[in-house]
Amino acid sequence: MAAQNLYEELARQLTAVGTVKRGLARNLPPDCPAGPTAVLHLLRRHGELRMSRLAELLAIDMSVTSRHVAHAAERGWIARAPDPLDKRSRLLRLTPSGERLLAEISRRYVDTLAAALQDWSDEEVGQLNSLLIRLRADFGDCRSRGPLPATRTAPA
Amino acid sequence: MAAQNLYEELARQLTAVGTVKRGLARNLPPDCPAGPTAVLHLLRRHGELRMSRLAELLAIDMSVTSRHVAHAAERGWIARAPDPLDKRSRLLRLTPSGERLLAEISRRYVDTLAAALQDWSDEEVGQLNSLLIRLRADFGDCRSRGPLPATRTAPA
DNA sequence: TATTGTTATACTCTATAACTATA
DNA sequence: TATAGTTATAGAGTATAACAATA
Repeated sequence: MAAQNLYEELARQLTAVGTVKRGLARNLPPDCPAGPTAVLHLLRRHGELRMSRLAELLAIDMSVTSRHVAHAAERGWIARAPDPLDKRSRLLRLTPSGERLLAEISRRYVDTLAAALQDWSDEEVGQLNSLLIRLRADFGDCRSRGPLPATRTAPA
Repeated sequence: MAAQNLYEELARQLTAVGTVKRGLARNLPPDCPAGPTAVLHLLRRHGELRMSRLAELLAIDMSVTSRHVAHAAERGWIARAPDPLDKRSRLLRLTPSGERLLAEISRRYVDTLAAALQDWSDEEVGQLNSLLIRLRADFGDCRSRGPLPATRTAPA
């Protein structure tokens, strides 16, 4: 349990990360904004997925996920095959065209970050990754457990 | 200079931070969205500011800053005094009402983060803060120096 | 009746461009 | 002429609610 000013600073820094995200997004192909890009990224990492699982991994509402997927599918980057186990669902996967696009996007991401973070060691980048992963995990747990479970700070 | 997969992971994690930001924003007063909140936060930290300097600190366009400031000023959280040195500018500062609102918002931020990050030590939160600050600084430097300055990776 | 996914609507954040007032 | 700031417009991301098809 950290000091109050550390939390305030963290809240500020988290909102300020948007600057970096916008900087990265500026390098994306004009046809493929950040939302659909994240979809491609997760399909490469996890293989075939259903909408509901993809939305869960993105941590955004399925309605939003549906639009990102539609955007990518209209351009041939994603294929939607019928799910033999449930006719309501479709199984999403990257097409070769989608794989090529994602490779190009990854290359641009890496170039941009490599240029910006010249002075960072592997260990430092890995440390930031680990902390961000843990942040998301703990924050997600907190939300799924409900607001303010009052575990230690006795409310009265 | 870190390995490629570390950069790809960082890009993914940065886009995914939005989940946490949205979680924090859900606890804001309905009248005060995240944009104006950041304005209040920076005015408390830096004291009296001009629009241009505030936009610089927020790292967003002045037109956007202007709208956030107008939102806060309309509700009495910010006062805009004429700048004696330049009649085009106004000096922005928190009002007592704005200070009270920000104190309440900070309290909610801290409560939420304290609940989510129960297992984090002071040092770990501080480490994440430091890395995020450094990330923004290096990324901003990179952008202000122009794209791909080619300092070490000789292009040909 | 419950669940998967889509679509319609609305809100927030941001950038670009046009504009006003002052330097 | 250049700069500080405002406003209009447009684009991206998200959430909620209503809906269709299937379990």
